[in-house]
Amino acid sequence: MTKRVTWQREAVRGALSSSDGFVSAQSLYSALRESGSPIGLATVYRALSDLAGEGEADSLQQEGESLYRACTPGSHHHHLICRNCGLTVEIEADAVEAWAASVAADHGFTQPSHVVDVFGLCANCQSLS
Amino acid sequence: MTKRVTWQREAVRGALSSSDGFVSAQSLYSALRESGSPIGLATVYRALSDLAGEGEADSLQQEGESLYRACTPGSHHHHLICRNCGLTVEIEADAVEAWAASVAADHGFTQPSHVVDVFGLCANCQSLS
DNA sequence: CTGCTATTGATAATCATTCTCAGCACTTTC
DNA sequence: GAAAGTGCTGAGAATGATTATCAATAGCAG
Ligand SMILES: [Zn+2]
Ligand SMILES: [Zn+2]
Ligand SMILES: [Zn+2]
Ligand SMILES: [Zn+2]
Repeated sequence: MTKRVTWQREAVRGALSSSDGFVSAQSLYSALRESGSPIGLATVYRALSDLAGEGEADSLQQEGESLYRACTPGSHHHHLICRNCGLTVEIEADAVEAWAASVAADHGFTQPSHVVDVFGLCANCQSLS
Repeated sequence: MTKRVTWQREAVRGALSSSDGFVSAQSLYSALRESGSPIGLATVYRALSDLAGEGEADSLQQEGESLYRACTPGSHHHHLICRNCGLTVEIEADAVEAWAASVAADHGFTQPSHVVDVFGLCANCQSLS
């Protein structure tokens, strides 16, 4: 059951880190391939899923596909995402955390979790329109 | 370009309304079929997409599929959803609306929108465990 | 009723994601 | 170092949801 360190996983981790915003498994795969890496698609999916499971990456679903991003490990936070270029800013929101927890409790729900994402057009993308 | 009223669309609207929580297009199709309706799958998808576009239904993505729910028309609100049975409660959150708008503005993002959903286990599902 | 055209639905086509499984690559054991 | 054990990889098949096709059907205006 020992976990092994392979260049494939490191390649995915590296490619993820070098991106400003959220990326899809497919586009990450294409990018790696175009940069000369012979990595396989299934491996990219596995690596991303592992990273997300270990808390080294955050993910969100958009238009039927999962997007991933290398995020500050171990910290719960949310994202402000540019709808156009994907540029992402991590945001803290203690008030929202508390609100989510209390709303669940008020209605008798336990084991609360939440999805909170803010989208918009970043300054750069606005100037291009 | 006139919109026509067909029994198919009404059937989908009705089936949606009779559900407590969010449902997938596939399960709605199955339910309709089992209740004797000869409706087609593509039509269910089209009807749901139309309802969502007209603001008569809300939708959210979960585990790679779109879920729909008949919601209070014209009102912006969020949802508290039971992870187990899908039971859904509509919730207002003016504070969160304001927070989302200001967070976007603070970082120079325009045309803000947001996704805010709270999940948990409803009282009924807790007692079954 | 008649004609126009939006709508329908069986089926094929897409697309992202997962599965299969044989071959490969580290590790550990002699 | 060679052999054995086992996690990892990847090409391609399989899956599952959603969308596109397109000929037949059925609202609806006149
Ligand atoms: Zn941008
Ligand atoms: Zn949070
Ligand atoms: Zn429940
Ligand atoms: Zn809101």
